[in-house]
Amino acid sequence: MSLRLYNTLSAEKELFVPRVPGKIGMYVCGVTVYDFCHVGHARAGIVFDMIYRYLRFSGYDVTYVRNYTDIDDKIINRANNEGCDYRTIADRYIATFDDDMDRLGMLRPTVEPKATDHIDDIIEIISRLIENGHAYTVEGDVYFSVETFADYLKLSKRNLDDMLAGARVDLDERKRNPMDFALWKATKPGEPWWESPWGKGRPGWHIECSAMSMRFLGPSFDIHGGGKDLVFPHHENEIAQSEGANGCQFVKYWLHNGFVNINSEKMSKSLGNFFTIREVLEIFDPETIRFFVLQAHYRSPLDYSDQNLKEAQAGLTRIYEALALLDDALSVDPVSTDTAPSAAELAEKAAGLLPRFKEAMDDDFNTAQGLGILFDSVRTLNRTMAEGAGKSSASRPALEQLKESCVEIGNVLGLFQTKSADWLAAREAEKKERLEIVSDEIEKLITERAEARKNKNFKRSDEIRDYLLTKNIQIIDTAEGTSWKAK
RNA sequence: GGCGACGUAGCCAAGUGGUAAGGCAGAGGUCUGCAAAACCUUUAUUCAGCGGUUCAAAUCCGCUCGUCGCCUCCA
Repeated sequence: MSLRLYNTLSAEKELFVPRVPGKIGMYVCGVTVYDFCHVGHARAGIVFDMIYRYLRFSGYDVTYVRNYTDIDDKIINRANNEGCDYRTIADRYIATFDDDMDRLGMLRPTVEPKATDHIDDIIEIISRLIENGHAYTVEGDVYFSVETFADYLKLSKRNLDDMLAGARVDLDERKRNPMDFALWKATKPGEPWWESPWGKGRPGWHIECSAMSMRFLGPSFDIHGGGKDLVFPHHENEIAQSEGANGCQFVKYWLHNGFVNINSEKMSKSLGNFFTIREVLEIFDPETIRFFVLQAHYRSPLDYSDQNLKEAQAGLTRIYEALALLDDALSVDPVSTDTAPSAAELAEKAAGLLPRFKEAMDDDFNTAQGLGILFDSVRTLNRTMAEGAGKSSASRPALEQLKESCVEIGNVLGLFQTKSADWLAAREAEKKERLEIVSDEIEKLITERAEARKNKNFKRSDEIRDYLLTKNIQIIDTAEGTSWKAK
């Protein structure tokens, strides 16, 4: 089985064949750094981090480029509002972006270029576009002439006439076609600027990605990714610029992730219905957020809600509990040679886990199915453990294989990066922080209950248990004694 | 108005021609003094609706209804 992925350009799943065997160039649109990132940005980051990890796991040598767009109208506006330099704003939000991504457990891309470090590259591409007739200058601005590029709109599959009929574009008399877009903008008072052959100005949106991808990956490369909302105009325009300048295919495979929704509506800055990554990290741990994102296919919409995050945490906890069971069993020597009734099934699940996971991932990165397969193994593991497999030398090879496979899967998904016992303890500690009862009192009541149970005073012991339950304390009786945990 | 996507159990969610994964929640059972956890069993004759193609459709085609997205900055 080899990797197949959905290519926005062809609108179908295609067999993935890299341009150079064994090597992959991948460019993903980062963010415009003018504010904190929200959960929608987190999804895009997590999805492409997962893709990056899986491609590497599959044996490819991947060059992963993700840019910062650090010059743009919004950054300038914000700087003006705060009375500071655009650089101050850009640097501040580059730092918060990095921090958010690190906390979410993202691997750093191979290169993270900034648009303003590539002004020369941008100018060079624009010059070429003017030379070969794809662009024209007007009063210090430079526009791309969409009518000169026959393939324009091939990615978003529209046509110019329909787009114009909708007519929400600004009518600028200086443009040859209303759909022409800016490659270079002449400077206005109070704006940062760079020298160019067309006078002082700054790059338009879109051109920086053509410049940076070309610089680090060449004129033609394998994978370009981003959110669905970038298909038009951003990626469409990148194609026009890059193919117009280089005369060769820009990108072989276009990948686009679906949105995060709130009540079925797209989470977005303009609607104001967003939660920032740091807000959500106050409530949920990073892996819960990753798990939540990866439980859906990357192209599907994903509804964000407190309830859905809680369910994700419950699901992830189930896996971590199984991993803890596995860790405990493997940390001590086996004491029997008995074969558990389900031992054969466990061996089969252990051997099949990784191949089945790969098969799911090879089908357009189907992490939802991959996690389903993992849960399937978890159920079998729990059963055999309940049958005593953990103590038996007969089950060791299967348990070890299962453990190794889980580690590999975790490395691909960016999950299970914490020792199972520590992760569970951390969740437990979070719950305890929310309790309205001090542990001294709990301990006192547990002691009293133990006394009552010894005297067969079950009425009193049940009273204590039920009282603690109203305080979200769950009593757990074991052969070793009584413990408790927060619900 | 143009273009496009989606609609699978109480909720979330896989499944693109061969007879409905998985998670959460729920019910019954094993265990327990009673509980909890874990395990076992169970929860969609059915995939928005209606027609059509086919030996066979959640999967393909058409229509209807509903939701959302892009067309303006947006992951």
